[in-house]
Amino acid sequence: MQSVMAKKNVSEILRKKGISVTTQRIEILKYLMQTKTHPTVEDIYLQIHSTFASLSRATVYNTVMAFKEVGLVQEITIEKEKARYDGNFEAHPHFFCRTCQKVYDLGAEVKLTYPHEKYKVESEQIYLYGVCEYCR
Amino acid sequence: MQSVMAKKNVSEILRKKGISVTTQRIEILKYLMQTKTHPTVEDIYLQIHSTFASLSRATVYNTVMAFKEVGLVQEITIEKEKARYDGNFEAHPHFFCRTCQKVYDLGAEVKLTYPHEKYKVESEQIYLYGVCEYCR
DNA sequence: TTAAAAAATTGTATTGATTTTAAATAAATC
DNA sequence: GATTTATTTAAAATCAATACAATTTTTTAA
Repeated sequence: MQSVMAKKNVSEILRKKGISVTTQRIEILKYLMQTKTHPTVEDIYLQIHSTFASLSRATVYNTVMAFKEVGLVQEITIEKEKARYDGNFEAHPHFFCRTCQKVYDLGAEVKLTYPHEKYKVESEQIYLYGVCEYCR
Repeated sequence: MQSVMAKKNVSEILRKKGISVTTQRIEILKYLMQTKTHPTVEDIYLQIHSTFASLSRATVYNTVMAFKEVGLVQEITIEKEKARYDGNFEAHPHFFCRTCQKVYDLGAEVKLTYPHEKYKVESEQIYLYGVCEYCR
């Protein structure tokens, strides 16, 4: 059992989503699926660029945009400075620690109910702000 | 009974919050308290600049930041492109229409519950995305 | 396969929101 | 009212994000 997803499986995911399969996309998706740090574009770029020197930032921007459009990642705008990307596309709340600036996943214990007819809701984002357990 | 808040009342609010009272701050707070459009810094600047020509964008940035720190406005990061500001500081959900790009207030029909001990939650933002009743 | 067509990648230039700076002005304090 | 402190201003700088055009890679279809 291996913790990182095989290249073949990741390619298959891209193919099923109907977008072209490229080395860059495979590397970025592998990274996003395996990390829980909610990386920014710069984080993704620095990480993958370290072993894949030809990667450009523009590609990371294009790629996360493409992934977002086909539902492979969700964009987290919990901070106004820069967007973060979460490889877990299932709706779940996030917590931002104002001390360490980290973003944590929260689970099903946070519940949102909205019996709404006026608006057609397609997606949701729940952001909580405060201090995490390690920074208290 | 007047719909716009008197200068005197607005000054009093600033004084109570412990921040200096300036004409710029009075005008910006009056505008934020009376509008429901969730304006960006540019929106605020254009609106107030039209009758108060010396106002600069930097002041609007400084002011919304100061207001945020003392709890007079909340910052809405429902879009990654730019922050919006809401003069209603009470926690309430927002809806973003991907067609008209407007931000709507939602009320108590959206409920969030989080029995959390690990994190000290100080504030929350709930963002829903989709299509509003007028754009359907 | 292979060649043509379509799409993605790259580095650079550009945009646009926000921050910084330093001088001028206004507000708060004594 | 004079002095101290904070705010405002316009300009310059920063930084995330987008646009662009040339090149390379992937996909398509024979």
